Amino acid sequence: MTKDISERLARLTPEIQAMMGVYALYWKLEESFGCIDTDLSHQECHMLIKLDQPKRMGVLAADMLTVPSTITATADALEAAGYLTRQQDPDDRRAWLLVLTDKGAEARNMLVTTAGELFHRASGLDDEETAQFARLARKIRDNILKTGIPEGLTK
Amino acid sequence: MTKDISERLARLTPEIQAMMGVYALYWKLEESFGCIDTDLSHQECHMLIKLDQPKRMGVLAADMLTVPSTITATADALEAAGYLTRQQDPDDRRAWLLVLTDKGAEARNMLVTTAGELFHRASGLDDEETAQFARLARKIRDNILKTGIPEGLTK
DNA sequence: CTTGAATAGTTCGGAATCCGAAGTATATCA
DNA sequence: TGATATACTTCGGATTCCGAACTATTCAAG
Repeated sequence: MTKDISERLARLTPEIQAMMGVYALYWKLEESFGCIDTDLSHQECHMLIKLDQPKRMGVLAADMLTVPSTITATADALEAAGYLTRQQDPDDRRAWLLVLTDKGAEARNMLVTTAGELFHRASGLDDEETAQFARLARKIRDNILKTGIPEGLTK
Repeated sequence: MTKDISERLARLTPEIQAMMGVYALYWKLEESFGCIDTDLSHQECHMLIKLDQPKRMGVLAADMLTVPSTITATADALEAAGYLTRQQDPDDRRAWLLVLTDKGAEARNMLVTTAGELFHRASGLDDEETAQFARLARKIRDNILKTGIPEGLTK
């Protein structure tokens, strides 16, 4: 049965095959995420992973392809749980920098490591294929962030 | 600034780079989907695209990595809007086959074509890279569908 | 310096989505 | 014949997410 699906898929355009793979991987990864860290929601995990260094909330919103109001809610939750703090940006008192606490940095390390394993298991790719996929994925992401956000916000 | 992001990303593991690319692409595609077809929700689009031929709802659920109750709601909406009909599976009277109407098939063709263009624009990949990405994506999807659904349902 | 417009983030209300548990009908097996 | 498993549905609730209106600050023009 899986073979049937695969064969039918092979008749579709490369773009659609790519999309279906992306959707399957996204859904699978989201499902896997739900199984590891009890007290963090998915968005909270995503935000932690993105916070490799202090970032302004607007930058983070652009980075996560979402709107500021969504960032606020997630940052509130992470701050309340002690994973990060808000610090005023010295360059612009309207803006806040989100800075990981020690607890936050530790959680982020765990997440990055675990997420890597999840990807490995979910994708089933070997190291060479993973590297190849990563190269293309990086290129895609660069393109999206560059051309990305449709109205305004582009800065 | 985009360059900074890209450079930091390059220091991450290939797996995380791959994940971030997948997430960015998924979010971007979802956003793009919202701009094309006014009277179809995202899930309805996904389901139409999957219905390249009549399928049982359970098969469709596995195919979309979700649970049957979610399929019911989406199928209800598509049926009410005249895109598909439910037909009893002659082999098993408990099961329903979802069959596209002419309107549904037409909508599906439009969607598949448009989605291809969306992928092309969002990813920014050329034909060769797209083919390469599609090959890996197909492999990933096969792996997920094979090992995929965690408890039961695996059949 | 003052005023007006733009920007950073917040609040709030509502829409959409999706899952899990319980229920109905049918199939399968002992 | 009866017990168990399967296919789908219904329903209730939790989560997520966006857009509009709002506050505080910055920036530009005069």
